[in-house]
Amino acid sequence: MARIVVVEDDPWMREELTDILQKEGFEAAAITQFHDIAQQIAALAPDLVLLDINLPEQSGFDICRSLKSKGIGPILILTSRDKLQDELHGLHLGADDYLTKPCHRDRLLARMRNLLRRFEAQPGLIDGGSFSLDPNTFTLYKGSQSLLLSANEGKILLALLQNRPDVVSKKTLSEQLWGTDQFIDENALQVNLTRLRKTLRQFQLDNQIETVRGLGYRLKG
Amino acid sequence: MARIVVVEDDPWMREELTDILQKEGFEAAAITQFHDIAQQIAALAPDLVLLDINLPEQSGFDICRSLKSKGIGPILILTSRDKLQDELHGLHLGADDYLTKPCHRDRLLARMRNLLRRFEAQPGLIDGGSFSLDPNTFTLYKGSQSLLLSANEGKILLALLQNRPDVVSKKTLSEQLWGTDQFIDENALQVNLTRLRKTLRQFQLDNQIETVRGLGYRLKG
DNA sequence: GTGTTCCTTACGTCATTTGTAAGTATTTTT
DNA sequence: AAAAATACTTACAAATGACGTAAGGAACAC
Repeated sequence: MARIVVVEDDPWMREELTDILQKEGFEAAAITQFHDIAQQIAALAPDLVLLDINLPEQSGFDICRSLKSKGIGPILILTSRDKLQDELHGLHLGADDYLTKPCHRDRLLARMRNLLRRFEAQPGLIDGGSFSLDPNTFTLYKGSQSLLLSANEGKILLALLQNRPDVVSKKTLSEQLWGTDQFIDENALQVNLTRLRKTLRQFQLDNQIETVRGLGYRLKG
Repeated sequence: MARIVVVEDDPWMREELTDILQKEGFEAAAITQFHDIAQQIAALAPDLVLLDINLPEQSGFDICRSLKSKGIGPILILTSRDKLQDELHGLHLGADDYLTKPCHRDRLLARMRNLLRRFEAQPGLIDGGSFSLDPNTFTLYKGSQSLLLSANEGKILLALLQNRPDVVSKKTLSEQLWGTDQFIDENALQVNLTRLRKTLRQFQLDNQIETVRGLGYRLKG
């Protein structure tokens, strides 16, 4: 079963969270020493991290960034501040979803399951016809060439590949990129699509992504 | 046979080079339009690039950087300026070796073969005992985790893995990193080793690299 | 032809990579 | 034990890449 790490300084809350998780069959571990948190988490190689933002020593934001740079799995931010600003900040630092405390058990579990599904390690390469994509590292292969896509490029291309040749809505893409469908910046998605197309062009992959006006995008083939 | 792209603005020299290459059985192509060179080269997906530094429109240095960022193969810089400064500059921008013109046919071919050997696409993952390395993308795998190493970290680890458990000399490592064993900065190698060790430690791979005083380094196991 | 939707380009900010430099630690030699 | 050689670490700065934002242009629909 999936291994979850809980980072929460309030002992009560921590206990309650690990309790809930264990009853649901997750393998739950909690961080109790609040220095070098990122390293501790990495050592546990978790499948998902529940991360509180208000921590005694480091900021949860820093930890978030640090974990992401180590390629460590989905991060679900828990925050008692219900200030929108902070949450968005968190997402931009690499968190994959967020929840404000207090939150209902089922809501938490649903979000977690959603994230776990999204981040499930995909075996092997995904075939894209004239190219392939490693869905875990976002490495693009074509013939003997290979190229590492940026995180955003990879996420978009992966979403398109998984639904090929169907249209993928902008909402879905936003979710893949920023973990939520709300507060999306239409234009940011545009720009990232332009960038992906440009990168693909450098790989002699022209006109792969088709625009479906009013709906979204789809991969040809 | 290997596909070589020649970038050289002097028509005579160009002709001579492609001639030599074809007689040796290489598939040689030459760039004759000197704008958007990097893109032209990318479109040819070469196994090796012979790149002159003195070019009419762009600087060879820029092209070099651009090609490297696209993950394009080994670059051998040809330069008529025999100023040491420039050559070193080129290597630091990602070139893999350099030669000053004029140079002897055999010398050129030897260097090319050396580079081609070094950059030969390696199939599959290299097993490192408690971890694996994708030698093409420098992705490090351990269990379900994966992490992209930086270029320097990857080159060092690859060299160590390929010679495991033998000692790899600093000279050899310098060659892997900067394409030449001369003019190495001892300390730069040190620093890169420290960085690799630190990265490995974050992956719970402690004490993998052993120092052999006066000789070099080796991987345990 | 007017408005909506989509695309592109330029810009600023932040993080990462990397060589350099300077100092510290460790081992070997004398 | 002191000195010298070798190895290690940390801090700094420059260069690069990633990415959201903003602003304007292009394509399409009606």
